[in-house]
This record gives sequence, C-alpha cells and structure tokens, in this order.
Amino acid sequence: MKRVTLEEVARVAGVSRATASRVVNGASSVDESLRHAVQRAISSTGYLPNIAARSLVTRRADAIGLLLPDERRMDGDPHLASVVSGVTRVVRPLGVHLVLMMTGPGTRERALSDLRCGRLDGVILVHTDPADPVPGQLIAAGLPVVLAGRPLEPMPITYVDVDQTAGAALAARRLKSSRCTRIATITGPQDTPAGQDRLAGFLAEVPDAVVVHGDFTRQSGVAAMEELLRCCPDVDGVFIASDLMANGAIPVLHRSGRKVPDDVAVVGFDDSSAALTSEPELTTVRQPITDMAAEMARQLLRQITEPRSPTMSVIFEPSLVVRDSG
Amino acid sequence: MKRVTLEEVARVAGVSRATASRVVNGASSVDESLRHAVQRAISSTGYLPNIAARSLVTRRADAIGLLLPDERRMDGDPHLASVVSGVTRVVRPLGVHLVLMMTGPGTRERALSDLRCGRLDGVILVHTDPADPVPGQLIAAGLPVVLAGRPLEPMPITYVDVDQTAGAALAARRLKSSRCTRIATITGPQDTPAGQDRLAGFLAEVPDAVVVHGDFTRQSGVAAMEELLRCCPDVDGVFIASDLMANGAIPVLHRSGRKVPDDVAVVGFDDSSAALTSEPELTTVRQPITDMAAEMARQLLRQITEPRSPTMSVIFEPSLVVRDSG
DNA sequence: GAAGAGCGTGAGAGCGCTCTCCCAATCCTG
DNA sequence: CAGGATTGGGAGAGCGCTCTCACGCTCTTC
Repeated sequence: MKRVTLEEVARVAGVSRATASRVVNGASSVDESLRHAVQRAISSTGYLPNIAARSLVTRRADAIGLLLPDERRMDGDPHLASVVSGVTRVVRPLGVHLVLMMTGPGTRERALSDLRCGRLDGVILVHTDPADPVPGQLIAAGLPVVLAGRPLEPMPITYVDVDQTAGAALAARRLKSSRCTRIATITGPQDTPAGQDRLAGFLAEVPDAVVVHGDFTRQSGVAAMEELLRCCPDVDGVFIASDLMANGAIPVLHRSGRKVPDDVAVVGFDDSSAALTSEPELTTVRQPITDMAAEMARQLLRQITEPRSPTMSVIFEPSLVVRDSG
Repeated sequence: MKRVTLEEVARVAGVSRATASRVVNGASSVDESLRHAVQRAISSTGYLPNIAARSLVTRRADAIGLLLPDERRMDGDPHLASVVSGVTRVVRPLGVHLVLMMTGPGTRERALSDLRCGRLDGVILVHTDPADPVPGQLIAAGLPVVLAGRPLEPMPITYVDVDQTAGAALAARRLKSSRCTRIATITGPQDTPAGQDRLAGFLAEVPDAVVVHGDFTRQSGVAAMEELLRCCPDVDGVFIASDLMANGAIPVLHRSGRKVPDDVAVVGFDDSSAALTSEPELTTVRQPITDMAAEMARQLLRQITEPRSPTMSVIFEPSLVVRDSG
C-alpha cells in the first residue's frame, strides 16, 4: 500500500507533472483529451493530493480554527453544535478543515502561533474575554479573525452578532401587549456586550422596569428570581436575558405559588434547548445561530482570500418564538 | 513581515540546519553551548517551525478528526462540549489538532480520504450508524480509528464505552431500594447498543418491569410516559433510559396529578444538562464523558504511534447521581 | 601507542507539490 | 505569406523541513 504521487499520475497519463497538477486544480487551458487521460489516471491509481506538500508551496493550510471558552463556561451552552454546524456547512465544500480549540492555559497563544506558522489560515473567536490580549494581537498582525459577538470595546475587527437591543425590545413589546402592568427584567452580566444591550433594549421600551442582575447562569436565575419576588411581589411579567436563567427562575415562581404565564408571564432569550426543557415551554427571542456561524465562516474566508479587505460587522435580526410561558 | 526559517535560525546561531532542527525537536546529543545558541536564535528571530514542511517529511499531520452526527441528531445532545473538552485535554499538549466534521453528504468519505492523503492521522467516530460502511473501510485499510460506544455488530475495532448494563442495574437497584413496587422502564431505541444494554441491564434486576419503548428524544419521552400511564396507572417507579426523555416525561406525570418522587420515582441516564433543567432535578446514571473522550484520544494516539497495536475496548464504570427525582 | 568505539556535527538528499518560466505550435492580421 | 500574438505543455526550481550518512573528534582498551 504505497502512496500515489502526482508524478505517477503524470506517468500513467503520459503527460508532465505540471499538466497533471493543472487538471487536479481545475486550471483552465488543458486540452480536453489530455484532461481526460489525466482524470482516468487519477481514478485508476486512486490518487489523492498530499495536502502537506501543497500547503508548503501555496502557504495555505486550508484550515480555520474555532476558539471556544472552556467546558465550564460552555456548560449547558446549547450553541456549540449549532455553531459547528453552521461553520461546517460553509467550509466543508471548500475542503477547509475546522479545528476546535478550547480555552485553557496557553491555548490562545498556541492559536496565535498556529496562525503565524501557517497551520491555520484564520480563526473565529467565541465568547472572548474582554481582557484577552489575543484578539488585539491578531489584528495587529493583520491575521484573519472574526468575532462571534460585538467586542466590548470598539475595535477594528470583523464580527457577527444578532441585534441584541432589538431582541430585547421584541421581548418587551410582547410583555406589554400581554396584560402585564408590573414588568421586571433579570439581566445578564453587565460587563458583556450581550448583557448590556439586552438590558438597554428592554429599558428603552419599559423605562420603569424593575431590574435585577444575573450572570446568564441557571444558578443566578434562581437567585435573581428569589430576590425579585422579595422586592417586587406584584410582578406580572419578566424578561429574563437568557433561557438558562429562565429555566432556573420558573421553578422559583412555581414554588411561590404563582402560575406561568397566568400570574407571571416570562420571556427568555436565546431559544436554546433550555427553552424546551422548561415547563411551560419558554417564549423566547431567537438568534439564528447556525446562519450566524455560517456568516462568520464566510467573512473569515473572505479575509483569507482578500487579505486587505475591510473589517465589517454583520448584524442579524432576532425573532420572537412564542410558546407557552408568556 | 517575512517568514523565519530554520535556515535563518541556524545562520544566526552559527550552526548547521541539522543541528538547529535537532534542538527544535528536542533531540538528544546536542552540545549544551550550541543548544543555547540555537535557543537564543529561535527566540530572537521569533522562529516557528512550518508544519506543512515538517508534515511533508514526517508523514504525520499531527491532527485527528472527530466525526459527529449532524446537527439534528446532535440536537440537545449535551455531550459535544464534554467530548471536545476531553479530547482536547489529551491532544493539545502534544500539539495535535482536533478537526471537527459533522456528518453530511460525503463527509465520511471525505474523512476517509483525509486519512489516506495524510491530512489526518486518525479519527474518532461518534454515534456511528450501524449501516455505515466507513468504519469497516477504515479498519480494512488499517487506519487508526476509535469508536465512541460499542459497535452494534462485533468487529475488530477499538472502542470506549461506559458499562451500560451496570448503569441500568444501578438505576434498577435504586428504584427497588426505594419503596417502589410497580416498576417500569422507558427504553432507548432497540437498534442501538446503548438502547439494548440499558434495557437488558434493567430487566436483569427487575424481570417483571413494564417496558415502553422510546428513542432517546424528548418527544418520545412524552409519548412513552403517556402510554405508560394509560397501560399501567399504578406505576410508582420508572427508569428512563435518557435524561432527555425523562425531561419530557416528568411534566406528563405532573399533569396527571402525580408527584415526583412521592408518587412516582424517576431515574434517568446520562447526567446531561437535561438532568439539571428538570424539575425536580433528576437522579440519574452518570457516564464520565470527558474522561471517556480523553481515553479515546489516548487510544487513538497509541494506534497512530504503534500502527500494529492490538484493538481493544475500554469500559468505564457508571455511577449513580442521587438528586430529587428518585 | 595504535586500533576500535562512541559521539556530536554538517552536508545534502529528498518529501510531493505548485508555479514560473520558456519553447513550440497554432492562430490571426495586414 | 511573413510577422506577431496567443495558447498549451514541459522542464525545473524551489517551498521548509527531517533524517541518513559520513566525517572528525575524543575517549577507551589491550
């Protein structure tokens, strides 16, 4: 079982290695009869191009990285499969590999060197810690990067996001158009763009809303709802800035004897799997994660093929998924 | 911003390229003073080895693939992040890349050619369709593969699994040691090893259990529980073969006016995030997914470095996580 | 003290591919 | 029909690295 090289294909087809290479890479200007001869030789020998050799001369790895936060922060995060799926859809037909990296000691630095040494053509950064210097270094080095989600500080970088503000407004209007009169919100962490925007978008619609802070975790949803019921027992509508928090919060409502949505209407955010495992099923704001991921991949590939292309942001529209909770 | 090559490092350090290479690869037998000279040259020039060039001569890609079912089947699957995390933990310190591939038209074939053309050193197969010919082809070609989970048909392949039978027995004994007298189970799909073993392990402990079939989806959990209550209204203990099904089934119990665990005790399987989003939180059988994934990676790496090493199976012990449902 | 063993080093041959030349053959155009 | 323009194909030079091999040096050993 020996390797078949282009050399051998060329020999079998009776052409030069250069011509064989042209056929393999679909280059124009090869005579039809020679092209067929080469194609026959390829299939008869079972030839597969050696990527390393190609990569060595083209200086492209045909691989991109997906940098993720570690398992703990990812825990219960429903997005991973969707993100991978969206990226894959764009990337696979082009023969580009998707390399997964989870944040851990030295990971981001490793990603940087993978990029520099030509092992990766670009990276998609998910859930970036605002204090992380790596994105800045990547930009400074002019390497292809795309961010999932708006960066906290404005910076010249391409990112893809959903219109968080509009999504929160959607939730607000839903609660207002129900019979809710005493409306509250449980927020996400205020040191993240998503946390900030969801609050701002909500307050723009319901300026007098009661605000209790959470951090997107289920745990914090429980605590926040307990606090909310203490300080504002007559609440009848809550926008909870993540489904996971809502999932923790709803049982608190039940235990207090309140019915959802009859006594208190609840609207979540994300349309994650937690929305379906809640009872009642959650009315929530949906982000088109898979499409967004696909767009990230597309943006990254564009940066790779056109190194000096301008940075840009692509903002998707959220939509309201009406279920039973509000 | 030009690339630094080994040549240049060697020139700066005043040694030959061969010696510089030896230092980079940590080879023995390089004089201490020269080694230091080279290391200084490396850091002063910011040298990073070109992986493609290395790969071309070593014929190793230093990358492994993780073949996953597509998004739909993955939906709500809590395992992905844990699997990735476990594999990463083993693989990253060795500089090996983890390439994710989701099943779709032609994916598995592509994985095969990636392997053959030296782009991937091995693959981990998750949730393999029993009818899929690719695993067989991989084995036939003598390429490194590890399966997540026992294959349906016995075949000479390395796999890592949890002792499903023992796990089901754990659940059974839990229900028996509670005051349950009328015990039932909602099974997984009987054309999968996990589905079969969980049922078999349970029946071995509770031979007279009522059996209703499900297919691991939430949806099927709802339907199965409705059927169960119809055919066996006095049930007071249920083993549900996946947390996701249990998550769907519990609300059915509530709606029927039964309390969990007072009227009906429920034990799930997987210890997935669905166990925590259920109310009450699920008592369930835990599989150490992350550790199992790490072991898969280890097994795969072993096969890669020792091509003729024997196939084997590694079986992990499950454990019972006692929460509130049973 | 000469011969053998051992060890560190450098020279150089590739790994398999792409891509730039350059040449030959064909095509137009005046 | 001559000259230039156009086109297809081949030769060959690398891409950056590893690794074998041979060389020279020091260290034994009889």
